[in-house]
Amino acid sequence: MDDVMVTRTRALKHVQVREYVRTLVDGLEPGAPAPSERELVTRFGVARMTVRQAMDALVSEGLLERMPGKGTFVARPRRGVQRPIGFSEEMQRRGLQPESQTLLSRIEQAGPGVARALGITEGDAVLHWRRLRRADGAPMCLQDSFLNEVLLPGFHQKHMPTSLFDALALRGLRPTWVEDAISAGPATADEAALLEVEEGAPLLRVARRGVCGEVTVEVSRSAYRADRFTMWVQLGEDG
Amino acid sequence: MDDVMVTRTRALKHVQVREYVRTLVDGLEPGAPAPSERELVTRFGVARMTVRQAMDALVSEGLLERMPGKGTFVARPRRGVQRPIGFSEEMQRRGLQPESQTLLSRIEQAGPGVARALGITEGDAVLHWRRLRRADGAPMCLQDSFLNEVLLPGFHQKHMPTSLFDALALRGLRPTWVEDAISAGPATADEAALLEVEEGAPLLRVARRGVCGEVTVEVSRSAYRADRFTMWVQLGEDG
DNA sequence: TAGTGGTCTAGACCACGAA
DNA sequence: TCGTGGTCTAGACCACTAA
Repeated sequence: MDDVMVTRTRALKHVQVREYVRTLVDGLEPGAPAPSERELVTRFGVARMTVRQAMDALVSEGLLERMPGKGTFVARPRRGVQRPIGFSEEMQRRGLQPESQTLLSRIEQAGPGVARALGITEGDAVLHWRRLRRADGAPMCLQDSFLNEVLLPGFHQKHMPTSLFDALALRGLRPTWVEDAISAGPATADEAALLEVEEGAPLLRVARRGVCGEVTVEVSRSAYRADRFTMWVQLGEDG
Repeated sequence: MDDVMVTRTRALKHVQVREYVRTLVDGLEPGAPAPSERELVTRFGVARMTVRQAMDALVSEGLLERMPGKGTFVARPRRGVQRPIGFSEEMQRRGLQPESQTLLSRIEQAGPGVARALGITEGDAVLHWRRLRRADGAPMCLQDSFLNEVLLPGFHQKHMPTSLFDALALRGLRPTWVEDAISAGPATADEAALLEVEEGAPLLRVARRGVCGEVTVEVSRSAYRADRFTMWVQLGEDG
């Protein structure tokens, strides 16, 4: 019992140093000097290796930058990796109110394309969820989502308010990595009717595979009204 | 002189250990055990901190995985960050032969949109390069590239065989980070004629800003034939 | 010359996992 | 119980930078 408390509450020294430096440096301009390693050694009464461990963490997370012979300084913020988001968050970022109208929600047998994308066998149970997605009340996107039923028992019983990503997050299955195939094409008659455009109007089509850990959680096909939606992607690191 | 030689050729111990482990582990299945830290200590006759420094590097590059109390093991390969590529490499990856027909290549005064994207002042000199890009001889894309003339003196004199990214790489200005705005829309009459499609046919439009270090090197507007081109993007980390 | 980060040693104790 | 990685010490010498 005591052990647990001690273990849980003991502040590791390198963590203490790390967080001290983090708060010191928070809000400073890039190029501002951080305390030197030996200064931290005397301040915390700790070995230099311990300080280096703390600083290593801050350097590798991109907060600090080492300049041999000169010192350690606040690094300029680096462009990070784009975190995958779903329709709801995408719209909220644009200041639009996402809405969702469920057109279909049922268990189906996976077809060949969906089965391959989900990494399951053709005919396995999948939850197929088709929604007309609006932004500020205007039709924006027609979206078919396919989920591996085995991973999400009872999932389709729940009422989904808006965000599939939020619902997956509650089960610890929010995709951390997605692969999109983006194309363009004319609207079919059905799509045109639902999205309230002319048949043949250009649509932006996105086929997505959403992966969490080692498993593909979601496969979706979305058709966006091209006159209302532009997709933003950032690729690469640093900058 | 001697110092230089010594400095250049001395193999740092942690590097020796790191590379030894890397070759040991190369090609092994994920989950295979790496040598223990104390084993490496005795093998190389170095301190444990030195071994840890070596292993830290391999862990943070995603090659190894530590399991406290168990050991260190080969990590499953993680999905990395997508490196930005240009049209030429994009086509080569698909097994297609990229070709380029320059329609226009001249110095212009930057318009408001291009100036803002390049981070320069309206009216500053930019190199405008308009190309019809083919894959295996078939029209694929109409591309306008705008380059900051100040960054690339004499650049437009050179004959560009195909790849702008390769040419920029030679000057150390290959974009390491890009931002794309992807939309769809109907082909104008001019676009239709060049791309050999009907007027109004759906095109996939990509507005790109290519950044290297702290500067925006390139801004481009591309219009792809939607019947021939699908764009692939991967977002997020790990998997 | 003094201060900085980079590297390295030869130990130590701890919590955890497997046998 | 024994081996593992996690943490930590109290020093050391080096190359580099700036005054």
